[in-house]
Amino acid sequence: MAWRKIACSKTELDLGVTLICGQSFRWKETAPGEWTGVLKNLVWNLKQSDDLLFYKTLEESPAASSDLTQEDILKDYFQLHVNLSKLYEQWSSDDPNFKSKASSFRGVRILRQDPVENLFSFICSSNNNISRISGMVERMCEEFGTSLGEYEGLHHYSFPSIESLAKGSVEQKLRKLGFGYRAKYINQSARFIMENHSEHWLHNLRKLPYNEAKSELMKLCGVGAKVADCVCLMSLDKNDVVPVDTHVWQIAQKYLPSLRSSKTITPQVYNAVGNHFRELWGEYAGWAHSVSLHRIVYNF
DNA sequence: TTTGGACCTGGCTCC
DNA sequence: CTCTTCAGGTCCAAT
Repeated sequence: MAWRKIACSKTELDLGVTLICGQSFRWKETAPGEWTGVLKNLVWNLKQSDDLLFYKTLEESPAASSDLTQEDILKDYFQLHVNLSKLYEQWSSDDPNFKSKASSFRGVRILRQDPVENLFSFICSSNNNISRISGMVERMCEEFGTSLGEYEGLHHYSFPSIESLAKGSVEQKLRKLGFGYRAKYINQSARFIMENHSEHWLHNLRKLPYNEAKSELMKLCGVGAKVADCVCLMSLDKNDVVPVDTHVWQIAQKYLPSLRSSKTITPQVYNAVGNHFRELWGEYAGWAHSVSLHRIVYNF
């Protein structure tokens, strides 16, 4: 199948960084400058030039998303309606630190992910590293997802349904797949959602205000403030949320001397740090956070 | 309300 | 090659 294209400048979207920086764990660079992954139950191939985003899929017509064209799916996933250059200008003008240290890393966007994939992937992220998380998520899809076919020698699977993760045998299977103590969190959270809500409940959290959505998420086992915030930001449309991880915490201490007395991230401290950056960066604070964090984690 | 430990695993550094 | 430490946290028990 031939490549199709969408107009999109590299300053608005840096594919490589955006796909690999630890938001989604399912994209792989299968050739130089070319990424393969699963989105809306389709296998996608993506690449870009300075002003075009190229895409093709394994299947022509998506059964599970027939109401959307493939172009619509990508525009939604990358949130291309958001003018990133304009936001960089705003963050640079409001925050000298962003301007001097982060503003040159162009095209880092927040993906609009599926809440189910987002939640269960990030339950895996606690006290863990990106490389291992990626392997775990891949094995989870292989074990509990459905096959989407083979593409250039690689098999691809859908992200498992909540129902399939709620079954009795899941914890033990995940343990064998190397999930450690997170195996229980995944199974218990899935079971809690199926027993108290429904498969679609997570999607509906998009309609709730931030605080309510977060508080609902934190009722799940293995979901604390940080994971809940990641889900709010990356799949529930709460663009101003800044998840406070160890990196953000380190940075925050430099600029908020009043917080230095705390040895650990207490709920109060967590909120103070999150609020600080939310006020500093504004409506899309979570996006600015991802730009800054990328720079920190990869030590550029 | 706050604090310190334990928790699975595998990649990493340093012997 | 073995050992220690640690990685984008969370839960639990004891203050």
